[in-house]
Amino acid sequence: MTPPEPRPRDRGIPEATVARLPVYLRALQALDDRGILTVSSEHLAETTGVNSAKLRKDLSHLGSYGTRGVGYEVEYLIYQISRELGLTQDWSVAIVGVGNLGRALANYGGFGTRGFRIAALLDADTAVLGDTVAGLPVGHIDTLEDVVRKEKVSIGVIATPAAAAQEVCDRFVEAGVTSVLNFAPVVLNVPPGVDVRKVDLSIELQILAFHEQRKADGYAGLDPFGKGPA
Amino acid sequence: MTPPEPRPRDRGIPEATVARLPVYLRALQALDDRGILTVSSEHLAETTGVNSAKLRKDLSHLGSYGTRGVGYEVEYLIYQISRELGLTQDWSVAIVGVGNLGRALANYGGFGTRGFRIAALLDADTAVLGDTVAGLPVGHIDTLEDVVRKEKVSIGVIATPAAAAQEVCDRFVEAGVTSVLNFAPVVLNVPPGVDVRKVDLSIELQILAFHEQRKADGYAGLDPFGKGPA
DNA sequence: ACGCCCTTGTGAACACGCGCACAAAGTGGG
DNA sequence: CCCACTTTGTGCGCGTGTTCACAAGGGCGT
Ligand SMILES: NC(=O)c1ccc[n+]([C@@H]2O[C@H](COP(=O)([O-])OP(=O)(O)OC[C@H]3O[C@@H](n4cnc5c(N)ncnc54)[C@H](O)[C@@H]3O)[C@@H](O)[C@H]2O)c1
Ligand SMILES: NC(=O)c1ccc[n+]([C@@H]2O[C@H](COP(=O)([O-])OP(=O)(O)OC[C@H]3O[C@@H](n4cnc5c(N)ncnc54)[C@H](O)[C@@H]3O)[C@@H](O)[C@H]2O)c1
Repeated sequence: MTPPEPRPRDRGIPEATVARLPVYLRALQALDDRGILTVSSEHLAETTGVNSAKLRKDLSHLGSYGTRGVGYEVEYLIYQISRELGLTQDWSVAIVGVGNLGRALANYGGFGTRGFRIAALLDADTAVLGDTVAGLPVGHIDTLEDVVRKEKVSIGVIATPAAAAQEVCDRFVEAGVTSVLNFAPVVLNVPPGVDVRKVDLSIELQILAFHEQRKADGYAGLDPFGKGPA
Repeated sequence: MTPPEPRPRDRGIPEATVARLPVYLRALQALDDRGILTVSSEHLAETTGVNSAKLRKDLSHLGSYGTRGVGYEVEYLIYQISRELGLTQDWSVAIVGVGNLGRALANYGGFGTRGFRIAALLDADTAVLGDTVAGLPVGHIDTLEDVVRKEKVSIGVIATPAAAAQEVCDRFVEAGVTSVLNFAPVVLNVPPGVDVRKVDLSIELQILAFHEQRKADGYAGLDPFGKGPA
């Protein structure tokens, strides 16, 4: 009936659950776009590739928003997950390093759709300064502190070469940024209270290679073309 | 009764360990470049941001390659990890979807350095067909099966819009590819035996947003040194 | 109003990974 | 040759996460 008041929920949401909420959210939005009003844990679990009991337990951490015998109300669940993830507010993001990857990120439309606003693009190379990428001018790295303060940047994205990443990270942290997304292949050192997540393509490929090798090792039967590594 | 252990050599390396081996490898190569011959678990652990006992346990899965009282021989460890990960052989990679991200990936130098060779770039858009990106011509998606066979592609990279990802994936699998790296924000459905790893920028940002919101939510003052996740 | 059937929410067992702490092993100095 | 010191390798307890299985809750048809 009347939507319950957003109460202070149990803050102890398991990390593993947090990592899955965005996946559920995406699936729910697809359902919503198709005009579907309710969904069962079984169905949602199937489309997101998780176990249905796990899904229910995940959702139970936000409180109980399902109806037995029916399922979950899609719109309401979208709202609850969004609120839990902090997507009901806008987050400013600054990208440092406007090379191959930085440009791709800047041009990526999916950013803004979910409350993430690219506040600034910064680089050290004078050759790219002043360029306009995705409608934003590329600023100088020395303005990082100003930008963070003025634009209230809360998430810093590092897309510089590895050698520069730690220094850029330090400047982010010094300027008050407490969340960093790092694409450079280095382990960043940060003080407690700062979250770093890394996206490392090279590691992903190496993990795939490991499993690929194992499949090939004495299990050639699964290999219709007998093609091993090149 | 007797567990399926046909192999004398224990191939049961924990997934969590596999995911860290590339990190160790990178640190070791940096040490090697500086001419350092041996390293202790303590030191290597510190530079890779893991617990030293965990590091030792990880390495113990490849056999015992350390010397008590001294540490590990850098070069030998590099070789052992490389071999375990399957990096002593070359792997052919095909990238489908040559847009913002696909171009960035193709232009990324770090690919080739570790035994990954970009064998082909494929796209469906006639506007980009024939373009040369990073020295490679962009081929038509319909040649996927031919390319996979001829180039012995074992890893498929999907950088198309979400709507096309499943279809591209199916074609990869049908052609015999058993390892897929997916950048599109969808859950891919694959038969058993096929490994899929996903890189999802949007999810990473949402996880950061969650923690950022929690930091802001009232607990800012209770925790002077921010014992939160780091 | 009643009972059937569907779906949720969760207790409990299990699997996995982490990190402490320590014995064993090896080094180097005296 | 012995002893003090360093560092590895690992047994073990702990915490987290996953899955099964099922009782309780709720809608809906009759
Ligand atoms: N391109 C990819 O697909 C890809 C894939 C995986 C990882 N990466 C990693 O992402 C990072 C960026 O890759 P890229 O291909 O875009 O490299 P790139 O060389 O094209 O771009 C790097 C940019 O960072 C700028 N830069 C350098 N030092 C800087 C500093 N101190 N402050 C600010 N800006 C600085 C450079 O001017 C350049 O514009 C690298 O660390 C790379 O290893 C890239
Ligand atoms: N650009 C980014 O930084 C970024 C970040 C996160 C996720 N992603 C995801 O990566 C994917 C690619 O992003 P992008 O920015 O490069 O998009 P893009 O639109 O620039 O490029 C997509 C390319 O795929 C091609 N394509 C479309 N359908 C195809 C098909 N059926 N077969 C083969 N090729 C096809 C298009 O012609 C285009 O060249 C998207 O799913 C996006 O959500 C991108």
